[in-house]
Amino acid sequence: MTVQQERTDVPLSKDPDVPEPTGGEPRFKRLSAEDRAGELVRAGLEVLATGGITAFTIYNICKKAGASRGLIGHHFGGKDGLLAACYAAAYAPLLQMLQAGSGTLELPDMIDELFSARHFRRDGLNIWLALWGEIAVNPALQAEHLRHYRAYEAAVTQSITDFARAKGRKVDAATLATTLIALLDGLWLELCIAPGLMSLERARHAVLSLLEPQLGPLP
Amino acid sequence: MTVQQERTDVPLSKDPDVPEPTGGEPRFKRLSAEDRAGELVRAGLEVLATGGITAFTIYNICKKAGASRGLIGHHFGGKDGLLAACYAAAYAPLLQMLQAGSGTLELPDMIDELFSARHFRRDGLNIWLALWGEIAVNPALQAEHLRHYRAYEAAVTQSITDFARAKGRKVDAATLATTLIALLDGLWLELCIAPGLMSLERARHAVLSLLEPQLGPLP
DNA sequence: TTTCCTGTTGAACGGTCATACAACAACTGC
DNA sequence: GCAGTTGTTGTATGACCGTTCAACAGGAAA
Repeated sequence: MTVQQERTDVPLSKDPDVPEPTGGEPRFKRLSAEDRAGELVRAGLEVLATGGITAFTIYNICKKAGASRGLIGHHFGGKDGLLAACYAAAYAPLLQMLQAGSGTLELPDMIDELFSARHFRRDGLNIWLALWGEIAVNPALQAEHLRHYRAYEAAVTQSITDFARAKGRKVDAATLATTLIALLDGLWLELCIAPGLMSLERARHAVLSLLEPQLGPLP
Repeated sequence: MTVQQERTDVPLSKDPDVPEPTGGEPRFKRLSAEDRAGELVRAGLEVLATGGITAFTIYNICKKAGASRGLIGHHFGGKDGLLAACYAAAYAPLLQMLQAGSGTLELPDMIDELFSARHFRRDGLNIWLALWGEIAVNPALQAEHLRHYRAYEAAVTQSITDFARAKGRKVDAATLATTLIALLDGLWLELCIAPGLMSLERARHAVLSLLEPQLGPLP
């Protein structure tokens, strides 16, 4: 498999005749531990979106973050630590959106938000594809996933429950939530691996065709 | 899970004092090109199911296949060639099932088959997770995927069209097929990354809750 | 048996991988 | 300014990676 890798690798001048290249230019920017960790996570997610899990290497990530290769070990203890942090960072926007404000998100608003251009984007969703493949075979990551997944499912179930009650409908909200989540995942998948055949509008229509027979028209 | 193939691994004696270890024991089994290729694909799929795409290495696959590391290059031109072959091999049973017999599969039979223990199994589905992550970022594999996906979608659409006509229902079969496929993928995904929360029965129920409002009761 | 075709081997090679770590330097508080 | 803290660097290391290829050997045909 050909993974071409432009090694830039500007070699530090080892020649004692030229100890310092130029004047006072600082050689690197010093960040707080928090900021640097954030930068590395951001770079890690970018790498996952671009090249999948096989491109998730210390070399690629540090190059993208413009940092030295030792930093991942220093801030996350190793590659696995960074991957876990990237996973949490990928889940955060979804959970944050679902628990927006103080209480539960209204179901129609939730649908709108899920199919906003902010969430339904290929580059962002590629990250999930890369992570799913790893979760399936990595028990530690799977355990971490389950924690987040339960929160996700609970929030969706709550939105469905509230909506059904307001409309006077009786549904099995938990089952419907599971089904909705599965459908969403499948639609995201199609957008990523068969782009051109899936679109935001088609996906939204698919979701409504699942929900409306059980919940009535969604505004 | 298939029984691991114990490598006999009789190390070649490098000592010139002992040129031949024993009698006529052949050092390796000679297979036809076709058979050997099949063995390598089988081993490749097993590796994907067990360790995901990151475990899909020449070393792992040849060890699992009980073959020498040079064989993948010889039979497939390289790792990419084997991956493409594994992808085709993973899709084959699905397409074969959908085109069983001469014509189209009846929709209820298709559902039954999809949720048979033969297809709805975690180890087999892990292979898809590993492949999806790669398809999303590998244009060559994505093109190959689109060819198979169209055949898959066409077969499902045909089954839905036939069923709807027989029941005198009017549906957008193509859209429903896309939605059904997405839901199936999502259900498979949940089985792989959140096992214990998903089961064959729950998945089957989810699919029926999508189809029956539009197609009437499925026997 | 001998010949020959071809599937098979495994060492060699150049490269990338994750990690450890000692030296270094940017900033902070003094 | 000056020291101390601590984030940062890059080399070293050993393991693993994919690919190549010359030599080898199984097995069928002559």
